[in-house]
Amino acid sequence: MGRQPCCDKVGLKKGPWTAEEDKKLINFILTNGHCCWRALPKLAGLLRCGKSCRLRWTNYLRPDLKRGLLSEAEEKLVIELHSQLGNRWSKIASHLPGRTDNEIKNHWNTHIKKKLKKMGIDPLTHRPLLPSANNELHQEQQQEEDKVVDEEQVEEKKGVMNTVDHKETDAFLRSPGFCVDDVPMIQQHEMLVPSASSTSSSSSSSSSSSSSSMHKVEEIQLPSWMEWPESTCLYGLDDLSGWDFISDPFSQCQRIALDQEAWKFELF
DNA sequence: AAATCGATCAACCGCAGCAGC
DNA sequence: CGCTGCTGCGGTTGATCGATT
Repeated sequence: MGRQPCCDKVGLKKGPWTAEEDKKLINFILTNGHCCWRALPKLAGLLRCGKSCRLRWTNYLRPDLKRGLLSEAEEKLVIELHSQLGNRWSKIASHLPGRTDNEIKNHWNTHIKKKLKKMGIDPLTHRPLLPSANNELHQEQQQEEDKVVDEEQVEEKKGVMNTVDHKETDAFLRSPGFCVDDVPMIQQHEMLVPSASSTSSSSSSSSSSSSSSMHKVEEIQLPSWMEWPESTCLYGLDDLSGWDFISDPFSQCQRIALDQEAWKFELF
């Protein structure tokens, strides 16, 4: 036996809400609260199903809602939370006061997804997209190709990055994990991070930290639950802050920023 | 000015989880 | 324990609007 529909759909209105309906719903909820969504439309004099009323209230009419686009900080938080929680929009929304799951879901699908793809990141896995994922090369061929790094691109990268250690950078750029579409893959031993005394500093202070305070990433104590990845993805430079951050699995614990100028990392 | 296209986002739908009986 | 009803969640749709041709 199938379940009954949430409401008797005959004679009920669907589609966009009118200002009049909004007014009725707001007035009713502000005076009576929403004890039972199923009964609410009748009591409020609305020809809508309870589900529709609930959605309208939670996604649009609630007085504590923030309107407008997500800020840069909110967007970053959404990306970070998504890497941990996946498509659990309500959980993600609970970390962003005044934002709804629907709003975040929409923003993810229309803005963030594109942004990440542009950066060479798979929005589903938060890992780098394979540069030739769509062609039909055999995996072995692909691996072989990955080893061959375009000399021009290497030179370009070298020009952009004023490295602390050119030998290391060279090794990095030529490493098998290096992804040609601006998504460098680096190994743990290739990372430099500030020593413990400077890890709590803000990103602004980091740029002034000297290279002598840097150390190899393997010296970091990771939480027991966290596994170090085989390779880690750095993704595109943030236009506003000038800082980059590493995706999964670091985001589960701490982000590591890349200062392109000095080619060093900072935990924050 | 009209037609077309793509982006956006409010709203809908179906399902799962939970509580009460 | 199983059934039923309610709520909330996540995926999807479709109306609308602005940009482009």
